[in-house]
Amino acid sequence: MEWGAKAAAAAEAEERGGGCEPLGYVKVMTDEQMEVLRKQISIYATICEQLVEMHRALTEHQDSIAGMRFSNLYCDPLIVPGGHKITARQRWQPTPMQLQILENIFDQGNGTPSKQKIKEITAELSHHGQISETNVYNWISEMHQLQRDQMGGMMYGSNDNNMRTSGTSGQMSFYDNIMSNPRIDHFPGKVESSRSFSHLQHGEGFDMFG
Amino acid sequence: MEWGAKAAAAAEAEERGGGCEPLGYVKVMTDEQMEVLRKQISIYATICEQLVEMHRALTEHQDSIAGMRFSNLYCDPLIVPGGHKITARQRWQPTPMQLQILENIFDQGNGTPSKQKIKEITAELSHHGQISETNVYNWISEMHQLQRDQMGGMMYGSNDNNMRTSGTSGQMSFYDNIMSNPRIDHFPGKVESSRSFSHLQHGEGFDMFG
DNA sequence: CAATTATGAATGAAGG
DNA sequence: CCTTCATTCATAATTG
Repeated sequence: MEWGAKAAAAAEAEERGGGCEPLGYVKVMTDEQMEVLRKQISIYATICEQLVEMHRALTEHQDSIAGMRFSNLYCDPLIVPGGHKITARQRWQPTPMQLQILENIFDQGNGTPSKQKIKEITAELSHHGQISETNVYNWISEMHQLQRDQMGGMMYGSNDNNMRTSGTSGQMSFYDNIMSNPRIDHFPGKVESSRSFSHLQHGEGFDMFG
Repeated sequence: MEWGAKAAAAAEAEERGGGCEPLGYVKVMTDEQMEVLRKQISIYATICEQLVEMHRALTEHQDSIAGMRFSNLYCDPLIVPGGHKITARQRWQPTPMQLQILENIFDQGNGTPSKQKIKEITAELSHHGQISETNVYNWISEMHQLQRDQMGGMMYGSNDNNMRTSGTSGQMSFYDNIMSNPRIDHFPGKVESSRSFSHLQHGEGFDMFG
């Protein structure tokens, strides 16, 4: 089940629930409270920025960062000096010719090719367009996966929950992950209000100003 | 589908459809908006915490830190408002701290640790989150494999496309990524961070502090 | 153009 | 160890 669905459902229920009565379910904040909130957030923002600066200063001389793994963040060094613009990562796309060949290879069975085999295939396909061994590997893997999934679907009828349908079901971006696992228990320093948020960990609502 | 979108949409719909009294004097937030806010604040809190931890680690052994692999954060079982448990993710995810420690160990060379060594490492890492000896073993094995794959000259087809290789190529500091990509700048007016809220960035929607 | 789908890529785990 | 599987992430492609 996804987050949004539940939220939406709740909202709907509330809406149907009746007229203006739902006012009881609405949180109200005064301007002062809003201001307090804003300041608190600003504090966090400032801390983040300062830490960034500190870290930058610390690591300035280290020009070799051996192996950053960013699964969720773009790490393309394609940031334009001036505007911090991020150009889209280019994804490989099989040309029709490559696709044809790949399908032929796949249809011959023989499971997943060995590394050496992949090298050969890649060399062959590179005559028909940009391609890398990784692409070949991924494509074939994916085909096998699809095949498996389809088999499963056939066995269980059209109840193919396991298909690669709605890919958004379990997705959590970088920050979604952080959000789902907020650990602010031992935050050092004195952000005057970390206490104010501590109860949020227990999912008991947002009674900040209560 | 990201939960944020639905939540916001639901909130909007509710506002329009509800037709309740204006309430012009105070700010009104729906539960959904409140939830968004709550989580966004948690984001900052968590980011701050992690930055602090990272900074601490950096200053402790300033010389031996090769970099920061920032993969997904470990995701605890979610408790959804209402009491249900979202099925816990069964796959282990290293926390940033764990990753850093693991990387330190790996960068020290020494090949694959003995079983006893792994036990120790696991014990150490368990202070930073859920982990098992198998996880440690797998991770280190995987790193060696990555290293081998890189040696084999696998990729370099077109600038990206790695098969199980971590990009040693793009030199970009950890914070450059955090700061430039998720765009947690301009905090003053709105709080926004990840893609999840991208729709909110285009005006309307959740103009919380407008 | 926002929401959805399709699919390339990444990666933890299992098997041999 | 190395290979393969299975799941998840991220983005392009598409659709409405």
